[in-house]
Amino acid sequence: MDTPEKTQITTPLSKFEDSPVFNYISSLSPIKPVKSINIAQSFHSLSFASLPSVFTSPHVSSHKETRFLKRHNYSDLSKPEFSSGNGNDVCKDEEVAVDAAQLYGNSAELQDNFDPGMSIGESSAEPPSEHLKFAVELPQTLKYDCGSPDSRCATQMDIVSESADTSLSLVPFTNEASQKSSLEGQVHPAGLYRIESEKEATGCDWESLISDAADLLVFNSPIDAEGFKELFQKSPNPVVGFCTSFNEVQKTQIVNPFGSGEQNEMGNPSTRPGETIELTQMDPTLDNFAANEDPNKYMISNASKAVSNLHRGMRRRCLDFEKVGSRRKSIDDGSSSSSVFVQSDEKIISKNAQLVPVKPGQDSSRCILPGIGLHLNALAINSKDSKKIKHETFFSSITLPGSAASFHSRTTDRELDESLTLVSTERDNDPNENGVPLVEDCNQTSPKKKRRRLEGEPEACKRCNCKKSKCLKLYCECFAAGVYCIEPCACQDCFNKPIHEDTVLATRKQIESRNPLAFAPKVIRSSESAPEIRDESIKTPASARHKRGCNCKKSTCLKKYCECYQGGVGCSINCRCEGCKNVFGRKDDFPNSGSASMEMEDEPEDETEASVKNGVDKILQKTEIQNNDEQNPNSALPTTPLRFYRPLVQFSSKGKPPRSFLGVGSSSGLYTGHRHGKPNTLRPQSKFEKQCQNATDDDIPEILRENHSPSSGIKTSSPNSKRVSPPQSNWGSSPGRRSGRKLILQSIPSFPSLTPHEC
DNA sequence: GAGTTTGAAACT
DNA sequence: CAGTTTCAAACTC
Repeated sequence: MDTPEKTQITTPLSKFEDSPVFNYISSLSPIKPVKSINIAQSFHSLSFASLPSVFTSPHVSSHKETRFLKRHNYSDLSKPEFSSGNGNDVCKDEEVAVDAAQLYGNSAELQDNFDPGMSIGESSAEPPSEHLKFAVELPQTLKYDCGSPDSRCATQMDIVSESADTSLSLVPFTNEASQKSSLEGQVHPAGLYRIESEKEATGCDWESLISDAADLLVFNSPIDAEGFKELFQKSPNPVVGFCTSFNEVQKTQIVNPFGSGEQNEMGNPSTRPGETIELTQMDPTLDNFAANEDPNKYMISNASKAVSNLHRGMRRRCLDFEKVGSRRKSIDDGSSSSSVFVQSDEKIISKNAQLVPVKPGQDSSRCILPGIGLHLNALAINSKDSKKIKHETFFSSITLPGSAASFHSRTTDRELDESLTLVSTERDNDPNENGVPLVEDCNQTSPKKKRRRLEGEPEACKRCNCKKSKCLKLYCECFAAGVYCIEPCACQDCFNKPIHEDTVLATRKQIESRNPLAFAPKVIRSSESAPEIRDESIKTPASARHKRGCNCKKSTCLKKYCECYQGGVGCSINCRCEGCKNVFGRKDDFPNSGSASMEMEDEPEDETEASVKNGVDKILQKTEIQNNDEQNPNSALPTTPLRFYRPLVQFSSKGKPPRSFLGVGSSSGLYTGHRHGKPNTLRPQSKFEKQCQNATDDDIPEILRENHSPSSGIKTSSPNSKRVSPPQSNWGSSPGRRSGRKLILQSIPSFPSLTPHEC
């Protein structure tokens, strides 16, 4: 119900019970919530447990979401009931009221208490679909419910996802609400971002509120909280007093802070109560609620006032509403899509298909769908810098009506927690790379921009121009990056979209079967590599190398045709390039690349390096960013379904990996193809290396491990086979090396994972 | 913006 | 595994 869907879902119920708020509520009510304990718990969990979850992305898990949605609906129903004034009836019966408050989920009681005429009662009793009705009937309440930062998005999302019918019904209301409330509602696209950002911002509030048992209610303003407290204090029996007061308030106005407080206590903090609370908070007249005869009007007026006066609460609402209403579909799609990827639930997929427009013609739609959960673009943006993301989202929201904004925002929320910190720091380094540009990039449709992106920007926002591959081959950058194609892509007959998730996944699997590392980052580098690069001025640390190496013949590894150069890394033994002049490091220079030296064609070199240095620095920076992205899959990369986020692996040891170290790694042939045939005379794996490997096997990602075969360890003088060797024996068996390479590998985002993923 | 170049990916 | 083809990005004009 409440926004904190994810958190709620994730957080154990026990936590709620343990929470001071819960205890407090329990103590307050003489009546023990025996009836629907389960429901009550669910609510509690939803309301409180999730505080942290607020930040979490809605995508958390489709299953959970679905469950949550159901619960959520109940809570919503209950909330509306309260707000709608049914609560009055409920309040009449104190016990009932209490139960109802506690047990929003218990529809039976609610029905009894509620006026039969009221749709609310029915809705409450009825399944989610009916809830929808309820929502329709109680648009206002819904709106306000959205008010809670967490609950808003989540509830809306949930509602929408649960039943299209309901969502449809809801939409108009939301729209109305938004319209009535203020222009801000219109802002939505941006609003989504804001919402999330606000969530974060509010998150603090929530946390503080939650933490403060005394302030059981989620009142943002201390005044409200105090008033609420007073209500409790008034009656010897806090519960009763609360109910009575609540009744009054409800009669006067649904917005009643108290109700919100109750809900909070009950465990539905964020949902309706939260909204109402915000309004009240926003509106100085809150105290006057009772005076208001027409609750609805009052609410509306308050809302408008709040909007004008207090943008925050309104904004959220508006945003939420807009999301719900105008964007409901998109949201659903997005949510579903995300869930789809995560769970790869067929049902969800079907939903997505329905929801998502097949053809990306619509910018917003496209972005939204893919973006929501899966796409790197979104992820990348998000991951880059939470702050930046926020700003961007906000900004984008303002400037960009596109759904993309909303989409991004969601992604950001989800991943912020996980990846933001790491990524943000790295990306911050490069101003150009920062999120703002990224956002723009995403919006950008022209190929030019795309190029720009490729040049400097991280891969997060890939744009392809595929015409024949249907974006289902590695030719497609988007597909190769594990992200869905988005609007900016100029691809034709694109199948790399959430709608075609099944196809995408199947294709991926197929490709992976051929080459397990196909979706692994091409450039592997250690976190520390960047500094090294700078130190050396040009050459990249040995630790950072292209996994397979390049095969350049004419570009001399000085153009982006060269993947090594493009990745900002030096060529390595793995490279079969001819006339390598890679400014980031020539194959010859590669440490421990005795074979390399043998192989290499030597080149003159210094001149190139010197000449290029200046330009290189920028490239290096960019590359660093990219590499970082790659390293931190969590942060930016993976969007497609298969991808899962690996925990970022960083070198425990700060020390740069020694070049020799690198050399070892490189030679090891992690990337080397299967070609075992040519043993590298120079570099057979030393026992030492093997030992190292064994020591670090644990750290190495499975994918890498797979590739890593003992045989592979030897880098052949022959050019690297492009095709990565299929997974071979496990690392354990094979000798491992503890080289930085290993670490690097870990950092590499695993691709194919079944877990969910990000535009 | 169109055409060329390039090298990876895919295919045989 | 090598050779060839396909493909799309990178590049040039």
